[in-house]
Amino acid sequence: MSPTPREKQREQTLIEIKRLARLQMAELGPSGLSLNGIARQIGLTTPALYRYYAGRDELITALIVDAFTSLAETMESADSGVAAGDHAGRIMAVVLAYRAWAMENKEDFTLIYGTPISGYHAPEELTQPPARRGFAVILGILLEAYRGGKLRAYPYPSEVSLALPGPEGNEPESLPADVLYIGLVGWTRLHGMIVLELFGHTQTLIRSPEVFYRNEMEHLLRSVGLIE
Amino acid sequence: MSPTPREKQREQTLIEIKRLARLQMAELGPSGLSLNGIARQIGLTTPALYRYYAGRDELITALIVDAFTSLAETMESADSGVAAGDHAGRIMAVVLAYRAWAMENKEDFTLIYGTPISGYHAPEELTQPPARRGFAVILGILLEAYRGGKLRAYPYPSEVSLALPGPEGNEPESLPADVLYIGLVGWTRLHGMIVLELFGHTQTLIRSPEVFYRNEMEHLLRSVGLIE
DNA sequence: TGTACATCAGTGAACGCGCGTTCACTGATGTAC
DNA sequence: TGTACATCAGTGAACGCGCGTTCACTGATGTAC
Repeated sequence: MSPTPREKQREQTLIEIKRLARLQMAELGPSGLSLNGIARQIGLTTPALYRYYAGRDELITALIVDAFTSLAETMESADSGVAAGDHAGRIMAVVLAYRAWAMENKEDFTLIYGTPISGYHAPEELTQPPARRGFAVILGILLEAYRGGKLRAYPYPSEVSLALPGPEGNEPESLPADVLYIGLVGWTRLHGMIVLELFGHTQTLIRSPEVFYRNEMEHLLRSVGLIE
Repeated sequence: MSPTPREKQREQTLIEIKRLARLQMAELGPSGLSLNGIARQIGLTTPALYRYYAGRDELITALIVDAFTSLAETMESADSGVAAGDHAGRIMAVVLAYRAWAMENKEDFTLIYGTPISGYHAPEELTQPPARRGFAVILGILLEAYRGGKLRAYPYPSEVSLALPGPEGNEPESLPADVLYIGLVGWTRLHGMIVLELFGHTQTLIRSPEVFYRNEMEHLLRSVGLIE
């Protein structure tokens, strides 16, 4: 049952392929990802990669899953570093970790949240769960605050129709709409700041993007009663 | 001084090239833009396009300038349709037009705000002015409200360092930091919602994105005293 | 108004490069007896 | 422990396709006299 040398080697090559794929994305962007390029760098012929992935699309899927997972783990780890009762502190830690991850893993962030790669369609059953996992961290904290009566409702009209994710996802089961709404508001806000910064649209306007980001997030926490 | 037939023809071909380029982007994404593809569709050989653009990059730049200009004009026209004194109404009209433009011109929006095209670097002296022009619409309205004493300051720490664009841009001269800050907050918020929606990340969660969007924008206007 | 010359849109061939995927194969590693 | 066979990572050649850019050229349109 212990892994044979061949199995170990295979495992290592799989990791090496993804490592070089990420490296290539960093240089040429996600659309610059090519099997030929990876093979060249790894010192194999291109057809050899077909022993590891059925094709380019399967490799992209693997990279996307890895990226979402890495982001989610970063968020979870940031959350676990703050006292459980300090909801505002936990959320701040998580969203700051989110931003830091995006800045440090530009390619990965671009891969999952940038322009979709044309000709590639992600298989949702594989990418959805790790994608939701990160969001679930924030929803989980909000839910705890909500149950403790510490979350002030954010106003929204009854016409807003949200899809409440069932317990089959990573989200806590039976999520109140108020909690999901606040989660979505926070997510769209942080996403806007990060994307504009990452793609260079605000660099001439905002000289201290992290302070700006932090203030926006604190503002939101204040408006739902988690600060002050 | 009147245009010769040849000049008219040239003008039409220039327009036709950009039209087909946009069509191609709609199908294959911005990275799928190719001179060969355009030439094929227009019924010319590829080298013929060099009579019109010095190369692929110059064409991309032209498309980017067109996109920013089209967005700015849409915003300006939305603004002019509301009574000048109704600052909240004007801003709502402008941001709703912004979102509608993004949804109706997905390719153009992706081109200017999506993942930067690898290997291409936009000449800022050409793209910056039309990019700022749209933002200036919102800043202009905010400035009027500010001068009329109707804009409540949005709280932010003194450490935030904003670059106040000088009068050489399209921005109104000597913009108060409070106005710019609110403008930036609004921009990052609307951008987050639009990007997430456009790239399909919220479609399973938010079933009525426009209502959500409108509510977020109204919430902001309320928090700076322009509504209620 | 008619002719001579200049302009310039567009061609066709070529260059050198990239890509993903298939296929029959070699040869080393692993397994069963 | 040694041999016979099965597995499977990796090769090399080929297929058919894409791309941007250059160059010498043709032939129609426009201009000067």
